[in-house]
Amino acid sequence: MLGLLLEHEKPVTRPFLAAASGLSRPTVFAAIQQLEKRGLVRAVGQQSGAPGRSATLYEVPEEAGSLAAVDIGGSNLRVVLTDLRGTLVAEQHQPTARPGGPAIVAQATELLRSTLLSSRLAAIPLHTIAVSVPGVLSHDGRTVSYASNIDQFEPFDFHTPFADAFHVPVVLDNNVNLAAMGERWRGVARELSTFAVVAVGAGIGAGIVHEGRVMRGAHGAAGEVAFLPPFGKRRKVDARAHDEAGGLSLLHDARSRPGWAGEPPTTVEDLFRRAAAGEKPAVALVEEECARIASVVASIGAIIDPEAVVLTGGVGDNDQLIARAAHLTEAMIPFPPSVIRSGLGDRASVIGAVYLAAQSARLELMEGPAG
Amino acid sequence: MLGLLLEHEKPVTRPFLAAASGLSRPTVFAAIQQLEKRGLVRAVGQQSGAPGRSATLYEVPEEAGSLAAVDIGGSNLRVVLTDLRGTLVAEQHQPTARPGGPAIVAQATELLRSTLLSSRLAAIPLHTIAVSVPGVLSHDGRTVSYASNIDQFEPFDFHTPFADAFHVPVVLDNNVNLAAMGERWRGVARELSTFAVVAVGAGIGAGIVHEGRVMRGAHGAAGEVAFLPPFGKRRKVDARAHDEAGGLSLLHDARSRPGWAGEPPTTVEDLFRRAAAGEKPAVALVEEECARIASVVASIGAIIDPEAVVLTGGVGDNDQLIARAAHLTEAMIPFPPSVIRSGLGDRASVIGAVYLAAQSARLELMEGPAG
DNA sequence: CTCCATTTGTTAGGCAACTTGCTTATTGAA
DNA sequence: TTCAATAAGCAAGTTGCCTAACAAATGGAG
Repeated sequence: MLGLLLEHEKPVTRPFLAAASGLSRPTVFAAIQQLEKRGLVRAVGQQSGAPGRSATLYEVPEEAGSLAAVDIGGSNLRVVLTDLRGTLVAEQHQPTARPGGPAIVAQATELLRSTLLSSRLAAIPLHTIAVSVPGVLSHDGRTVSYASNIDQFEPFDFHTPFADAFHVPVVLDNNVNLAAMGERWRGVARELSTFAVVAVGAGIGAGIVHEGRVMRGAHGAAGEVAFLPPFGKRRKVDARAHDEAGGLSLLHDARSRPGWAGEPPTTVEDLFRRAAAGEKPAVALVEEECARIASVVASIGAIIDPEAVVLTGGVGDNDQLIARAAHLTEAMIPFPPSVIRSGLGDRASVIGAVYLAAQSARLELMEGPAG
Repeated sequence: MLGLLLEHEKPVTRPFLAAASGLSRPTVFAAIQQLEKRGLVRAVGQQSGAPGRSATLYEVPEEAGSLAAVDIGGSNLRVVLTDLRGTLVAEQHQPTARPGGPAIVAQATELLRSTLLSSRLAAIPLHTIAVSVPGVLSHDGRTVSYASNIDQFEPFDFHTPFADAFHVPVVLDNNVNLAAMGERWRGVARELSTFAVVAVGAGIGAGIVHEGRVMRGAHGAAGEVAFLPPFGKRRKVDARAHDEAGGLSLLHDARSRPGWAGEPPTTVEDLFRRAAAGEKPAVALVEEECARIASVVASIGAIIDPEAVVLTGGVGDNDQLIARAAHLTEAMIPFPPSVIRSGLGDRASVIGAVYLAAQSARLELMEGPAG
């Protein structure tokens, strides 16, 4: 019942909920009464137009509680505040000031606090915080290892600082996994149950969803496509890196090559522009990158056979590259997935974190009467 | 309730069932009464030893119904008959006489009929038939395509012949997927929730299980590891082939190489024996095959990160090869799965089919009262 | 403006599935 | 032989849902 109410943007009527849930009207009416008593639901008007008595409209009001999502990326911190339904109320982002787990977490809690205070949600109880972290989560869901793109090389507890600062439930998950959940919730993977998000930036990493469930793997290393055989040893990789400025190693490669007309490119956009203009080293570099990406996509295709692969990240979020990589993939396997561009771009991970927070909050709220 | 009874080899008491199901004793007692009325459960004695009144033991009797599993392999047909619990009652196998779908299915129904008649289950109602088929299943679960290792190149309906001959529910699934389910149920993957079975025979194919669910993919092509980039175009592959005599292309490769001391090897065993003895072409060929397998295992590892990879098939079911492939895999990815040998060998697919039949029958039986 | 088909809102009663709590029947061991 | 322990069976009570019936409101037809 509560679940159905949370899923709908617009207010809904009780008869509608009865039809949608398969329960009888008396049952639904009783449930709504309970929820109203708990402050989780409120009548917000009448539905009119159709013949017959007009039905009362209900929704989960903003005052019922708020959710926070934090994305700790390699170069940007993002904070999103929403109501319990996941409807955006406030959003802020800023560059990460200093690297290293402790400093970044302090910066993140500070940004979250200030965003919260300056929003209209300040007086409303914060229900859950979801944090998108760059690295492999330990089994207890609190400690993060291999967070190399924030220069945090020791395992570090990202959970406690948030829990201590806000005294609410805190849930963590990996950057790329959350990007996948985000694309599934509000992005281009809305209709898909099995797909992969491949983030190409400083390194390359994939978040894979199988029948609606994120694949994690025995060591939390599912989707570590940087280690796929053909290219596994070729370059120093930052596993799962999802650097938003992105493309660092690609630009590094660029600098070490001869034949540029003038300066080597300093941004990914510049590189692609010069490739489109036919500048030889740019064309070669882009073609190599496309081949590498196509090889990863083909490998995922041969093993998972997903409905689609979503490309994103500083390098991956480029139409030219996506089209070329898709074309190369089609030549490699007989049942290629469709290769599509991210619908959420840089914000996929925070949006995924909002979804995670909403799910987590929902589970707790459903414990109570008339869940 | 019925589920719990079917899962236990030995008879169990009602208080035990109450504890295991979390229900109260009166509820369990009533359910057992219902099931006894339907003939699905029978009292078979008393439990004694402990202080206190002795409890009545119950089990699902053989007369409650039987299950049939058929494995249509490239070189062997296998039939297994069991009771509703999946306990083996009769097993037969014979070489496939003529290739091609129609002939093989006729041979299979005939073998099933004769096995059934000569077993003590002849008078007991057959409940479900599960068929393991070599190829990709269509979406309706009845028609099989790409069954190249039984020389069936057109899509062919494997469902109707069995349904018409026995007038009971028929369920189909792919060879390798069922091998994975078999290993999970009664083989080496009993404790695992995410793992892969890699069958190396005429071709190479994988059955992948993620959190207990078989991965199928958007085109039913999940696990088609023959198409993985480094080797995808190297050899003519029979997708998903799980040839029990196995290793055809490996032996073909052998024949086309120079330097053999005498005749080239004609069996996989011979090849491995001669490699162990240090014969140059054999050593080189085995090493190449191990590298190819390691590359597949590493790719699966990098994408899925399974707890283990089970090797099987005519070529894969060899300790020497498994050890070498495992070693090579460890050098390729930093979080290698354990590589283990099949626990069921050739019989994995039939055993998996028994499991499928048991699951399917269980679902139907649970529809009735006191499921 | 009135009536009416239609749909919402509410109340009453009932049923299925499961409980708890109690009594009775056995059983092994002191 | 008696007793603690456990199983078996019975009698309410609880929960979560349902159907059935009716009262209240509404837009449109006449």
